[in-house]
Amino acid sequence: MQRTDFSKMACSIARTLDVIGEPWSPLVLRDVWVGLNRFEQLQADLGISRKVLTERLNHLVDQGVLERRPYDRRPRYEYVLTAKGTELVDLLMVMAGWGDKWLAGEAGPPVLYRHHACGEVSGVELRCTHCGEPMHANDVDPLPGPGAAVSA
Amino acid sequence: MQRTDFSKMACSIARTLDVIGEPWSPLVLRDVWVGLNRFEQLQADLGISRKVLTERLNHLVDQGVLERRPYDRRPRYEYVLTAKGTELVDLLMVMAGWGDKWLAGEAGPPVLYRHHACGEVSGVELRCTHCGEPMHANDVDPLPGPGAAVSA
DNA sequence: CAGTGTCAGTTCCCTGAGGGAACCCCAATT
DNA sequence: AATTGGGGTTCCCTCAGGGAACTGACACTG
Repeated sequence: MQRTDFSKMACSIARTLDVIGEPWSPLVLRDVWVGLNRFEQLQADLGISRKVLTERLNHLVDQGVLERRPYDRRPRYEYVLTAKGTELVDLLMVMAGWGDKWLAGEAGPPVLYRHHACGEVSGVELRCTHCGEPMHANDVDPLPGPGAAVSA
Repeated sequence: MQRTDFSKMACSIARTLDVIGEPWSPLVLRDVWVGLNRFEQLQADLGISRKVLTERLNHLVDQGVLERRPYDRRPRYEYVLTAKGTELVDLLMVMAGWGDKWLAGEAGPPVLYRHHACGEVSGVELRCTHCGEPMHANDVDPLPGPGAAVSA
């Protein structure tokens, strides 16, 4: 956990950060997503401290984002995405899209994504679940919801 | 910057984390988005250390995500989203959506978003920019792109 | 025009998380 | 019995975050 605990805030962004907001966590998730499922693989690929990797994996398992399961009769384990974790990958795809657009520079995107449905290399776009039109920062008004803190 | 510099990695997720991956940064962005533009407002709303808030704001300005501009003849400044920063809000909306679904619990979402186009309270969904079909974790294959590191 | 207030930071010290390297445990292999 | 290899622990050290006090620039007040 970071120095300040975000999980109690009445904000889904803060709460989500409490799950994957710690340093390295999104990169661990990315690696697991693309098939690096084991401790040694993750450590080697990321260059992360083994101590921190242990902490992150435990936290992600505790949060139900990853599942830890044995793959051998020896004490060997691999980490796989749960349904909850798989939906977090949406976040990674949006991050990748933003980074591709604003940070990739001359060299172009380091990774491309081929969409199964159409077979094309493409990216993601945000649309309203209700009407299907694009939905971005300036297309919405935030309103207090049922879980909002009732302040005095 | 975090202990480890992610900006050199050949990964748009890592590079994006280098911009907004530090603790508090996404919450600062959220606040600026909803209209808390000044230092004192941000500090009071988040309860963040003033020192860290200063660091985060400077970093976000350096990265071109926020713009710092005077709003008085006195030395008073406010922070507003640039185009680059406004597109980052997509990320926040996806985070909020995930948090609403998986972490909000009985109380329900703390914040709702009304979509201007249809007038409904709704959420975001990821779709392929090419074909318009849904695009999630298991709908894509990652491929090396032009900016990929050429490893031996 | 001294005194007060406000905003926007700075500076200080203290704690605790991250980095890095060495070490440990267990089971299978030789 | 010794070796290997995955999956962690343990250790120490440094540096980032928390918290509170302090500063500086300008405007307003009596």
